[in-house]
Amino acid sequence: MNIGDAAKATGLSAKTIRYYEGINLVVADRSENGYRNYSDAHIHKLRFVQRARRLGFSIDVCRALLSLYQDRNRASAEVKSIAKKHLGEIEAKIVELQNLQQTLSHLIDHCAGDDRPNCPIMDDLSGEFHDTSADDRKLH
Amino acid sequence: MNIGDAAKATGLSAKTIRYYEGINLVVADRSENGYRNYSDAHIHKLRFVQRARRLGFSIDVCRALLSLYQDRNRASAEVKSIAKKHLGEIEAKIVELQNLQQTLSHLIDHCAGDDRPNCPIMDDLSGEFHDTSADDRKLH
DNA sequence: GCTTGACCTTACTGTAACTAGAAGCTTTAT
DNA sequence: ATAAAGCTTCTAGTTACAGTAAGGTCAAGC
Repeated sequence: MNIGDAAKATGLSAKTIRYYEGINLVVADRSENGYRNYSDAHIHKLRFVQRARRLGFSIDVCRALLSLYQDRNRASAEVKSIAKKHLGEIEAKIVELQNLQQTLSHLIDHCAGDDRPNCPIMDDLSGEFHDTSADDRKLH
Repeated sequence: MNIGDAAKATGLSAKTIRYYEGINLVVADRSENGYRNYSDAHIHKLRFVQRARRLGFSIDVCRALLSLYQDRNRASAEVKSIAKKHLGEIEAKIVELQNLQQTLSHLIDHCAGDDRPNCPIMDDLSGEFHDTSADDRKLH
């Protein structure tokens, strides 16, 4: 199986597969003409990596998972621990983004969005706070 | 004001401030000895960028925001549109991460996490599905 | 005058995970 | 025979910096 077919079989691009070989993640055999040659076992590994990457695991973690995958004596506790750590990072990222979301949508809500220059978003960025968080109070 | 003081005044590192100058984002004056020299206006710009970056805007978008900031005739609609686009991207990322979170925590929940090799997380990555989504049904 | 230490300069490298492009083989199809 | 498709390696670009090296500048203390 040449790299093009491997790409089709795994959903990865040929470029990506070459890159994975470059970093010693999944190394193919070579045919006589120098072309990379992929066996079913290679394809299996590549698909494994593709799924792990889709779940957001870093390449380094994929490397560890791949080696656990090939370890008949692995403890599922080890896999679970890696996954849990990754889940924690994802959850932290979600919280971080949700904070940004709140701040941004608040600012957006209070921007007229017309042709005048006055803009609470700019005020916030420039450090002039107009305190829109209590804009329901009575002024004047 | 030298770069060290500018760093303290803005919360950015000197490295970052030099980088911003390198990409023509905020360019300082120079003293006779060749040191960068920051005025209040420079500090203000740097703080503007710092706040925008903290809100997750890319450097390129910061550049656009900075130029809008200095445009007395800007329309707040333009700022709002940039912010809205960014908010959309953040929200998309949140959804993506929440999907990962669901998948991962589901897999983690179904992994014994002991010293045996059997592991639904590995099964999922390798493409062997054991369908834990309906694991409350009676088997056997 | 000399040294020390803090601060500044430029320039180069490394990060993550690829993607794009160039120049040149090999294979396949016409 | 030739063109198209597919393969090879190599280099550079992406984002937003951080780390390090080698060296210039400045104020204080002896």
